[in-house]
Amino acid sequence: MADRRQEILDAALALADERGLEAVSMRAVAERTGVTPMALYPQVGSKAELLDGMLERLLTELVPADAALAAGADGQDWRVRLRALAHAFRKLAHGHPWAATLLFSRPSVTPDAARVVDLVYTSLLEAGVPASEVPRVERLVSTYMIGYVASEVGGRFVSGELNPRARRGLVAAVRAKALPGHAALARWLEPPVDWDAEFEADLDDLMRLIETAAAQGSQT
Amino acid sequence: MADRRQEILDAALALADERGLEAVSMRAVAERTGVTPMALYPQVGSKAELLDGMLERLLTELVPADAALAAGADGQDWRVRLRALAHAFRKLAHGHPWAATLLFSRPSVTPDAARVVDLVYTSLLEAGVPASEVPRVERLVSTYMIGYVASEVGGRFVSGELNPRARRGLVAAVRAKALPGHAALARWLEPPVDWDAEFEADLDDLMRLIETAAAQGSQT
DNA sequence: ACCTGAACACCGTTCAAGT
DNA sequence: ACCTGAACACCGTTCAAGT
Repeated sequence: MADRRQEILDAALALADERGLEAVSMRAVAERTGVTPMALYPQVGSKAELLDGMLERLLTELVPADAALAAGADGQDWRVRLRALAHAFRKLAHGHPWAATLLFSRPSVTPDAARVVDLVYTSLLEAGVPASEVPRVERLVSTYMIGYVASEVGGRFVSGELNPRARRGLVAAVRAKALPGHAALARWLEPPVDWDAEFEADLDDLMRLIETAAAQGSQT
Repeated sequence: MADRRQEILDAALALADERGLEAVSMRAVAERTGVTPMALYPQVGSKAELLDGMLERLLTELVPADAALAAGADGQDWRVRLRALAHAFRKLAHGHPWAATLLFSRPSVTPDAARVVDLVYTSLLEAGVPASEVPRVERLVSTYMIGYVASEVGGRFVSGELNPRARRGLVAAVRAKALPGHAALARWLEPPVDWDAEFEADLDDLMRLIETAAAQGSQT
């Protein structure tokens, strides 16, 4: 019966997944839990803490996946572990689009978040990144990763179809030579972007960034 | 008098800067403009479009700064232009903390946003990044940059003071060897982080990433 | 201890009515 | 064309009251 709180979080998660974050109101969560809105407060404190709880709960889904990775880590290269974690995180975010932007407002300091961060730490250490640089590089990599999926699910990355007004504006600006970069790249700015391939290519670049950080460190 | 819309956006901007994004309600904006809430609708369409308008307007503040940079670009290295843009953007975001997360939900396709993107395009081309790779690398860099400032103003990056419960949990996990990475890095995880210096170091890494992307391209 | 009902001070938006 | 007033269907949260 101490799991009243879990029931509430389950209801909130389900609501967010089904109808988006803005459908998660105290009133709606309460109704789904079969209780009065006010009955939520002793359990979750406030709406802000409810959102924290949802995030915390979601991150537990990410941990089993990479716990397995860590277990098989004896022979595993740090590269494959980091890539697997990146893909697991992106997949999780696609399944719960409400979570991505929320991640920018909370330090990753819950037990499960720390476990994920720890996995990145050990990978970076294995890669040879100097210990003094590891926390920064971890933040760099995870900032990129959260930002990428936030862009995908949030609407910053849209494949192709701009609204006609925006498209005409861009075309006009290019014609007027106000945008020389766009003009030079016209051939490569054709709409459909393969976001899976882009994520992969970005990971390649980040792996190289990590290797360079490792080399910089050992040379001093 | 066609500037009714601008008056409304001014009021919304001022409200967001002074009391945060959640203080920007149609009712509050209307009151500040000296008009009925319903009078806003013909001008801005809806609340979502009001937020779009605010963002669009904010980006015009970024453009003059780098227009100057582009003008002095004859002798300027792409590195100094990119760094200056990064700093201008970070400073702008610190002055308007409500804007950062909003950026993840809109394609950068307004005239002023395109001008900023164009500056990055020309810098990357000058750096020697293959044209086919430039749009992707631009998105990688700007995703990192928006993510960094969103983390700063949103609360993901907090210097030091965790709440006691969280801190105890972390310490316990480290003791229990559940977090080997944290344990190995203990010395480097002491609280006060210099976020200015971290941003600088990240920019160094990204410059190297760009140089590597340029070298990869020319070698094939 | 845990829950309820009513209330307070808000939201965004529709719609008919005024000028 | 532009604005208003009233209304609808919501919010998060406080507080006194019930068991």
